[in-house]
Amino acid sequence: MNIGEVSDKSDLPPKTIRYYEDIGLVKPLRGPNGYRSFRESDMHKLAFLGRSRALGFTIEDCRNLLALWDDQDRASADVRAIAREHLEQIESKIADLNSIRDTLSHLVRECAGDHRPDCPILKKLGNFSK
Amino acid sequence: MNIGEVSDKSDLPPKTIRYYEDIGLVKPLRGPNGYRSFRESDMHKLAFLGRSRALGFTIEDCRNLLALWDDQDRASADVRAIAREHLEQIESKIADLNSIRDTLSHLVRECAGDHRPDCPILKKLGNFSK
DNA sequence: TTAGGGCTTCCACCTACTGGAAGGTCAAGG
DNA sequence: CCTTGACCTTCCAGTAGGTGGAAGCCCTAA
Repeated sequence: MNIGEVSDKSDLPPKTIRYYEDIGLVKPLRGPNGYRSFRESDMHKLAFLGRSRALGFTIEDCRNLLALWDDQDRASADVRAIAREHLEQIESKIADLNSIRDTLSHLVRECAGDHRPDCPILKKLGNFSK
Repeated sequence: MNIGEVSDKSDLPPKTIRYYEDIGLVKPLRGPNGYRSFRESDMHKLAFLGRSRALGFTIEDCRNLLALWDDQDRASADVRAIAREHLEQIESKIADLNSIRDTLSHLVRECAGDHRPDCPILKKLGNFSK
């Protein structure tokens, strides 16, 4: 399979696939013309990467998950540890964003949003009347 | 004021303050020794930047907000538009993260997390039994 | 044979900083 | 006067995770 076909099937841009090869996540073969030649297993890895990244795992997480995926003897606890830690980070991020959203939506509600120059949003950001 | 004092007061690292000067967000004076010399107004701008960034506004948002802050005649609607758009992005991000969290916590709950190799997390990421 | 599309590499750019090296400046203590 | 150490300066490089573009092969069909 050439990169274009893999790109279509895995729903990853060719640039990204090349990048993943650069950083050693996939190792496609090469044809005599220098083109990358992807096996089914490469395809599966790329699809795996696409799903992992969509779940917000970092590249390093993905690298570890892939290694565990390749390892028939790994304990599921290892995978679970990565996922749990990631889950905690996500929950903390959600909490941060919720707090930001509350502040921001409060400010937006308070702001008249008309032609007058008075604006509570800027007042709050400046934290003193101007 | 030297950069150290401003750093303490604004709670921004010196590196970040220099960076903000680099990209034109603040324009401190210079003393005869080449040291940056910050006025009160620079301090206020930096504090404004710190709070805006903490609310997740991008640097470009901050640049626009600062310009509006400096402009006595701006309409509050302009500020509100920036804040509203940012708010929408945050809400969309929260929705994404919530969905990711649901998927992930489901997977983590399903995973035995023991010494056995069977792992539903990897199965789901690979999307086929292996 | 030529036109097009696909493939290759390489280099630069993005956001928002951060780390570190090499060196100038300043105030206090000996 | 000299040293020490904190503080300041600039500049270069690197982070994550790609993306955009240029220059140049390769392959197929008309």
